[in-house]
Amino acid sequence: MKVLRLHDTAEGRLVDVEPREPGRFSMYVCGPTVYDVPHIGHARMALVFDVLRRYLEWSGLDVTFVSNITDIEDKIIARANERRIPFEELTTTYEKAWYDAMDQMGVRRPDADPHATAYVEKMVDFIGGLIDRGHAYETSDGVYFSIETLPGYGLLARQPLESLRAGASERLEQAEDKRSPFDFALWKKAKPGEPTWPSPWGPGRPGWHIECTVMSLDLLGDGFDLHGGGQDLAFPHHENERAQALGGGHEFARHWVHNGWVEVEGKKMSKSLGNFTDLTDLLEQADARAYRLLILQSHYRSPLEVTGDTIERAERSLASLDAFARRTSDLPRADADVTVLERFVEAMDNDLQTPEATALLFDTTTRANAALDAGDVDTAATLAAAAKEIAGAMGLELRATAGEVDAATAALVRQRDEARAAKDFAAADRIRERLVASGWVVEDTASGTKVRRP
RNA sequence: GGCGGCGUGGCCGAGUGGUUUAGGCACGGGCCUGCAAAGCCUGUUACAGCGGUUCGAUUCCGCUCGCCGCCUCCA
Repeated sequence: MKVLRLHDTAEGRLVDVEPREPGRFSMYVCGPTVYDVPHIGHARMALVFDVLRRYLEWSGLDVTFVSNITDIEDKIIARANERRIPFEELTTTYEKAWYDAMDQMGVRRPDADPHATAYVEKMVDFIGGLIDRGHAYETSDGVYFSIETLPGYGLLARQPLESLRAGASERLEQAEDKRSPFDFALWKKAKPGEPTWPSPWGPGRPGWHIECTVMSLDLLGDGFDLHGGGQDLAFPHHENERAQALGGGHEFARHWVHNGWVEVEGKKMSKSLGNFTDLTDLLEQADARAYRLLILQSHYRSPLEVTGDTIERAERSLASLDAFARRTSDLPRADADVTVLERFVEAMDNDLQTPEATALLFDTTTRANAALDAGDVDTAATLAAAAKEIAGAMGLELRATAGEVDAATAALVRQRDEARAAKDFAAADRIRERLVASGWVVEDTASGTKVRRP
C-alpha cells in the first residue's frame, strides 16, 4: 500500500504520512495577519497548501482544513493607530482583501478560519493552565512561557538550545524579569491606547503564538495530522506553539510542513527589503492560474524566483493547455488513462513532486494531441480525461471557452468559410484581418474557421 | 559565532551513480495548412571549480569559490 511521503521539518527527512484516523485528515495552516494587502509570498504559501489539500481530497481522504486569521497583533495596533481608526476596521478591510485574492487564485476557503479575537477567553484559560503546570510565570509586563521547563525545546529549530543562545546573545536583550532570553510572551499587559481583554493578570492581549495552539487544538483535537506554514514560521512561531501545547499536556501536530521562499533577484522577498510584489498587483497584470502553474512547476520547498518574465512564460504555457482543453472538449467521455493516474500519484506521494506531475500533464497533452492528429479518438479521449483529471487534482483549471461570439462575428466567420470553400483566399484573408482587428484569434480547423478571444 | 540550503543547457526549473529524453518557455529544421494559427516530429547548448571513492559521478565524500536562508517581526 502506497502512502504519501512528505518532508517533515521536525524529523528533517521524508516520512510516511499516516493519518490519525484512517480515511480522515486534519490540517492547520497559519494564515495571514490582516494588517496589509497580501503579497505573492503569502500567495505561494496559500497555493502550496491548497494543492496539498486538494490532492489529499482527490486521494479520497476526508480533509478538515483549518487556517486562522490573526486579527489582533502588534502590527495591527500600530497600523490602526497610525490611521486613527479602530483596529477592527483595519482587520475587516484586509481580511476581505485576503479572501478576494484567494478567491481569484482559486484557493479554496478553509473549512474553518478561526479569528484570534474570538478565542481570547480560551487562550486566557490555556495560559492559566500553563501557569498551574509550572510552564509559565507572570512578570511586570506580561506572562511568559518558560522554555527551560520543556525538554526538547528546539525541535523545529533543528539545533540545540545552546547554539541558539550563542547566536542570539549578540542581539537578544535580556528583558528585566524574563528567566531566559527565549522565553516568549503568552500575555501582554496593556499599555495606554491598546485594545484589551480581561485576564487574571490584568487587562491586555494574547501573545502571537498562543492563538494557533489554542485554535488548532480546539478545532482539530490533540494530535492532529499536519501543521504547515512558511519556512520562517518553523522557528520560533511553530516551535513555541508546540511548546505551549506540550506544556499544556496536549499532543500537538504529528507532522510539520514548511514551504520555501519567493525570491527576487536571489534574495528573500520581504517587506523590510522593499522588494515585494503585492498579490493584488500580480492579479491585475496576469492570469491567476499562471501563478499557480509557476508554483506547481517548482518544488514547494525550493526557493522560487518570481518575475514578470517567469509569469509571462507560465501564461504562455497555460495558453497551450487551454488550447488543448478547447481541442478536446468535444471528445466522447472516457475513463482517464490509468497509467497516467498512477504516475501522477507516484509523483505526488513523493513529497508533493508537482514539477514531475506537471511534466506528466504536458506530456499527456502532447500524447493526446498526437493521437488526435493520427485519428485515434479513443486514445485521445482517454489521455485527455487523464490530463484534465490531474490538472483538476492540483487545482489548475483548464479553460475551453472561446468567449461570446456575437451575431456579426458569426456572420463574418460564415463568410470566411464560404470564401475559403470558393478558394477566394484574398477575401478570406481580408475577413481574417477584420476579425483579428476586432480582437479575435482565428483558427482554421477541419470543421471550418473558429474564433476565440486570446 | 551556531545551524542549514543552493550553484544544471539561452532563460525558468526537476531529477539521477552508468544503458532513453525531465518538463516549460525561447530559438532552428521538418510535417500539416491556400497562407496562417493550433498541433505533431526533430535539433542545439548541462550539470560552479579542484581533488577523492568507484569499473564508471552531474548524482557519494572532501576542499575551494560564489550565492542565500534561519538563529529577531515575517508566508
